[in-house]
Amino acid sequence: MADREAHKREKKSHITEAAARVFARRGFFGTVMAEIAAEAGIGKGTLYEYFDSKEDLFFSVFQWLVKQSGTQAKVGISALGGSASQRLRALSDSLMALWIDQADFFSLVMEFWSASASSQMRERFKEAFRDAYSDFRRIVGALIREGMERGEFRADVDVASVAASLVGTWDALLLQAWFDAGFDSRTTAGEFLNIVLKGMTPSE
Amino acid sequence: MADREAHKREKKSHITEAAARVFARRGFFGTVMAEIAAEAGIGKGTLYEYFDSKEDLFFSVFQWLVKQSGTQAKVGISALGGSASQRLRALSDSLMALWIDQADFFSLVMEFWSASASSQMRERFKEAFRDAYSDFRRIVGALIREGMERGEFRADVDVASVAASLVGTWDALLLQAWFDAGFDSRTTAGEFLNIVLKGMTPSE
Amino acid sequence: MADREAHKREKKSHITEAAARVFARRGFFGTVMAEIAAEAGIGKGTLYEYFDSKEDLFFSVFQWLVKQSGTQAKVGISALGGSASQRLRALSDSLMALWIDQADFFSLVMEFWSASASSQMRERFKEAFRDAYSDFRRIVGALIREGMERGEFRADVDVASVAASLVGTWDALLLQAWFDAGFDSRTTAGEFLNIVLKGMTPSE
Amino acid sequence: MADREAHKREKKSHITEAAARVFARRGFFGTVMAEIAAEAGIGKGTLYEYFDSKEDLFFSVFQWLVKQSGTQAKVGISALGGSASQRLRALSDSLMALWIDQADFFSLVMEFWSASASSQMRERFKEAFRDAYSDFRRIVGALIREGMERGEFRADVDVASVAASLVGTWDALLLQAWFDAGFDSRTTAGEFLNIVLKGMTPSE
DNA sequence: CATGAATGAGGCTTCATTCAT
DNA sequence: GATGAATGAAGCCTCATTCAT
Repeated sequence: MADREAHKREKKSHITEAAARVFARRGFFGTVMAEIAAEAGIGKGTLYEYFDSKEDLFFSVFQWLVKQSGTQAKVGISALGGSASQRLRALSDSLMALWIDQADFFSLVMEFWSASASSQMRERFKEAFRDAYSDFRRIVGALIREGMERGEFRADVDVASVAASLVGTWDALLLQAWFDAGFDSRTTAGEFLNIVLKGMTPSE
Repeated sequence: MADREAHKREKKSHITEAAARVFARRGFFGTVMAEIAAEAGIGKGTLYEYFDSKEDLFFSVFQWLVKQSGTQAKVGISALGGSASQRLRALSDSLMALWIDQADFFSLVMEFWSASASSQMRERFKEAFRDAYSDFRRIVGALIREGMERGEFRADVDVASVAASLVGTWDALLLQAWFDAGFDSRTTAGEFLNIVLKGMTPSE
Repeated sequence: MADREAHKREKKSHITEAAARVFARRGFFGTVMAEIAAEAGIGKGTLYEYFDSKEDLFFSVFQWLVKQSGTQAKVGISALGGSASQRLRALSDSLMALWIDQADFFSLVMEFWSASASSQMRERFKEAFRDAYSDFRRIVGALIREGMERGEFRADVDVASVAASLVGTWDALLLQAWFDAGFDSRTTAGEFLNIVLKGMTPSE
Repeated sequence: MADREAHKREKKSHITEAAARVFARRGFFGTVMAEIAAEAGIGKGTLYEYFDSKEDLFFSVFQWLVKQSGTQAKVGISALGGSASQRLRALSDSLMALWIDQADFFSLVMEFWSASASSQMRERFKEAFRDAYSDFRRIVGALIREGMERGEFRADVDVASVAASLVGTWDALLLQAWFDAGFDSRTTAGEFLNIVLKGMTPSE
């Protein structure tokens, strides 16, 4: 019966990943449940054994993506020791590289933004996004604070503002890359981060 | 007959603005044509005298918003003379203030992002976004370059990167404010801009 | 615009009658909206211009049948002057004749009973039935009371009980006839009514 | 192996009674097989070991209720010796009392009526109802005939008509009570029966 | 024997769009 | 030009039934 449970969980995430692919290429409203079922290799009705509704499944995809991203962010940071600056650079680089790699899934993010803007799912998504961003800002904020404590950064830096802005910049550079295939978000982020780091460096 | 034309254009923009309000509160898929007609105070069939389809109307709203924003950005810059730094600060401030004011329309932006991510309208929107961002980056880039020429900023600053990043940061801070009513995007943007400006200042 | 209204009402009752025929032969759950539309000679979607839902339409059929029956009952009574006994006999006869004639619609009655027994529509139907029966008992009761006042019937007759029972008997004989094609509900009702009338006659 | 058989029969009736409760509260179409299984404390698939289909099970519930009612009617009659009148009164009373007691199951009767009116099961149910009513009329008829033979009732009474009508009256009074919680079907039936009995009494 | 996971046919309903007035 | 009644394609979801374990 522990088996039962494990098997169920496994199948749920199998379906979630199939759904992620379909939602990514068609958007929430463009997606038809039948296509998800086909993508997952199961019957249409089976979807409803695992999820209550299309929205439920969509939210599950959202959670899956948030979790993925969170994990990746942590990996990006911890991979490299060293100064706070170095680690911020590593984080920036790995995030950009990662998302450029799986650019297909970035369209999911836009779908989620949109879901948080209208429709019934609104509150559910807004709250989840609020939490996710809050987490991410905290992580970046901790990194900056660490740098302050080490004397890498000036003491009067407004940590929260910088954290929020950096997080935002990464988001938004990926967005610009989404619109423009020629846009190099990785380099852009790197160059910009240099400026920001310089801006936080203690004078002399 | 010039009258004819003018009248038609006027009515088109009347409908577009009505549609903007409805799309903003319901999202693209949540919106039904009947509600737009009601909001515009006309008959359902009349919509099709002015627009070919729902998507067409949606795109018209998009163009309307882009135009508005562009105008506002220009106003924000030109309003204040002075140093490049001051003007960047003024731009940042006026943009944030403006969008916070009309937060309702920010949901439209998210809808447009989503439209560019999936659906048939995809290419149309992507292209338009590409152009809009490109324009905006050019404006900000020009401002920075001006600062470089005046010696306000270091000569080795990568203009394109900073321009793209700043534009992105503004976007993304508004996004975070959308999720979190308590988030102060204006102050955050201001604080962050200080760091960035400091980072661009010639050493010594 | 009065025209508009009248036209709409007319079409609504056209649909209602088409629906009555379909519900009568298929039952509520056996009926498919598409068949009603076809029977009414309109498109499937048009049904929803006039009725909110399948249940709504079903209830409309119910009201239509109740109204019909009420009208017919009144006709049955008023057609013949004469003694209370004669008028009760006339009522009995005309009711039985009528319903035997349109036996198809008796299945509708059963559907309505069933609707009042379960499902969401339950309360709506129960209340309507309560009222309809109450009305009908009142009519029959008035007839009996008239007979008492004229001295045709004994003064100690429990009017309410007899009225309710007669109404019920008619119902139930039609029911038995529904099950058994050979069952002659009209004659049965007549014979039985004789007994009842005799039972109400003053001794001596 | 006789054991086998007995065990199977027992389980069948266990399921039938569980189904009766569920059908009574949800109606035929409102009932889902899963709920019956849950009510019976068995697995969904197991239902199909004992019944071919939902309709089959529904019919089994019908037969169970008919049998129950028949048994109860017989008990009602035989319980009391005495005159035919007394025994008719006893029957009336016990029937009303019984059904008022288990008013929940009256909704089943309405479901069965409805089933006989439409759907595929139609013929099956119609026939069974025909037989059940026929039986019941026979029982009541025999009682009346007995009264005639004893000289309690007039010789020219149309036995079949009275029997059918009385049976019908009981049905229909319960029906009215179903719609109207304040309706006292027992007293009503008693009062009415008095009239009928008086109507059948030999003059002088 | 018992089970419950899997299935897919099928129905209600929505809504963009058309077109006769 | 303006209108809104009419339409039918299309999709989410339910649930009786099956069948491998």
